[in-house]
Amino acid sequence: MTPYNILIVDDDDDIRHLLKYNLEKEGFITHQASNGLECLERVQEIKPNLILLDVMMPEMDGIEVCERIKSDPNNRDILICFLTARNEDYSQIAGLEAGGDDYVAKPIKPKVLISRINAILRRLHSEQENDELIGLQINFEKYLVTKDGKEIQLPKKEFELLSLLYSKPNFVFRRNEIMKKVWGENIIVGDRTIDVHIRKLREKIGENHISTVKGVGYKFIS
Amino acid sequence: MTPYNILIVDDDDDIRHLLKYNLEKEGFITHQASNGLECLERVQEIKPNLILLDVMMPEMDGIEVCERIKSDPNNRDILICFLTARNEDYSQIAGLEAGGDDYVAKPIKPKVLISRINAILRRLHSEQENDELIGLQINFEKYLVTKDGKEIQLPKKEFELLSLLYSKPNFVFRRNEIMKKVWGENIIVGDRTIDVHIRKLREKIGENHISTVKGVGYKFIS
DNA sequence: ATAATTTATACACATCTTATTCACATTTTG
DNA sequence: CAAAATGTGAATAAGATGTGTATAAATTAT
Repeated sequence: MTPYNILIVDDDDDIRHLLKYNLEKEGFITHQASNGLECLERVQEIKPNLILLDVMMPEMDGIEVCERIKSDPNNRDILICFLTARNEDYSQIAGLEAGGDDYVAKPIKPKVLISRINAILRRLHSEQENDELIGLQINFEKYLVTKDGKEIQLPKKEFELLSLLYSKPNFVFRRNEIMKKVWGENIIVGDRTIDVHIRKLREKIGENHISTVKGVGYKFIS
Repeated sequence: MTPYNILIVDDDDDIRHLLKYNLEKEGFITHQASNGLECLERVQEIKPNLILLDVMMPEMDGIEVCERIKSDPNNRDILICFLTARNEDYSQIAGLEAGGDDYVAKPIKPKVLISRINAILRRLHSEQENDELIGLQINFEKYLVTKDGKEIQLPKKEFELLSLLYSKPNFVFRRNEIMKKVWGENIIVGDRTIDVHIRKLREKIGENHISTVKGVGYKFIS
C-alpha cells in the first residue's frame, strides 16, 4: 500500500491548510499549489494520484487547468476532484465535462471530503486490480490454472481447494466449510492440513491471492 | 455502469421526441408517458432512475404526479426533474417543495439538459456512496466492515460483538445478554472483557457508533 | 509388481494475533 | 461525596496460523 499523493490547489491559504491537515491525518501525502500555473508545474514534478482543484481561481480557472492536464495522455491516471462553491451550478457542469472525476461543494466538510476521496480512490483501485487479475484463470476441465499466461499444474486437493475459494471471490470460507467441501463430511484430517495446502497454493500462485481471516477461514482476493 | 433509465413525461409529442432523440444519443434508455396517470403506471413498471416531468399537463399536473410518486417509499431513489415554462416561477417553487430534485426551463436546450441530467445523476451517485460511507456497513460474508470506504478487518470476537449490536441499531443490549450471545451460556470471563472489546471496536470504527448506557449495556447508534 | 516420484497428511514448534486479566483512572449516579 | 460502573494501559494467556521436516498414501514409470 503505497500512500496516495494528493495535490491541493486553491488560492485560499486557509482552505489549503484545512485540507492538508485533514488529509495528512488520514495518511495521505499532500502537496500544494495556489494557482493554476503552479498546479501544472507541480503535476509534472510529482505526478499526484489525485488533484483537489478549486474552480474559481485568479489567472487560470480550474476548468482550464483540468482540461490542460487531461489533454496530456501521460496524465490520464490522475484523478481530478473539483472544489466548487455551492450553487455554482455552471461550474459543476462545465467541470465534469472538462474531464473532472468528481466535485465537492464548499463549504467543505472534512469528513465528507475524506469519504469522497476514499470512494474515488477505491474506484480507481478496483479498476487497476481487475486489470492485474486477468492473470489468474482457472480451467476446471483441464484441471489447470493459468497465471500470467503460464500454466500451472496443481495437484487434486490443491486444485479443489483453490476452485472452492475462487468460486466466490472475497467471500470468506470457514475452515469447517472448506473441510466439508474439499474433504467430505466424514473424513477427518488433522488441523494443520488445510494450512499446509494453503501454503503450497501460495507458493505456486503467489502470496497475494489468498488471504487469511484469523479465527474464521480463508478467502480468495479478487 | 448500467445505463440509466429515464422516463419522459410530457403531453407534447414533439418535446417527447426531441428529448428521446437527444437522450438516447447520450446512451440513456428512455421511456415515454403523455400524461400523469400513464406516468404513474410506467413508474411502477420500469422504476426509472430519473423522470423528466412536465409541470403543465391536462388531467393531473406534474406537481401532483411528483407528490404521489414521492409519497411511496419504494420510489425514494427516483429523481424527478421538472420541465417548466420560462418565468413560470410559481411552479418552480411548488415543484421543488413537492420533492422535485431539479428543474429545467423551457424552451429546452438539449445541451443544457444533458449537462443537467448528468449533474443530477452524478449527484445521486455520490450521495448513494455517501450513505454507504457515513453509516458503516457490515459484510457478513466477507467478514469485514466498511467505514468511509475503507475496509476494516475485525478479529472474530470484535466482529461478533459489533454484529450483535448492529443487528438492532439503537437497541440497548444488556451486558449479560451480550455475554450470552457472544461468549455463550457457560463461558465465564472477567468483568472488564466486554469493555475492552468495546474499546477496541471504538478505536477501529470510531467513537460515535457505539454508545454506553451506564448500568445497562451498549448500543449501536445508527 | 516394484521402484521412483509425486501428493497428502501429520506433527512439533515458531510466530504472530487475539482474548483476557488486572490494577488503577475516570466518570456517573444517587 | 461515596459507591458503582465503565474506561484505559500494560501484561499475560490463549489461540490460530505459518513453517520445516517427516511420514504415509497414492500415482506413475519401469
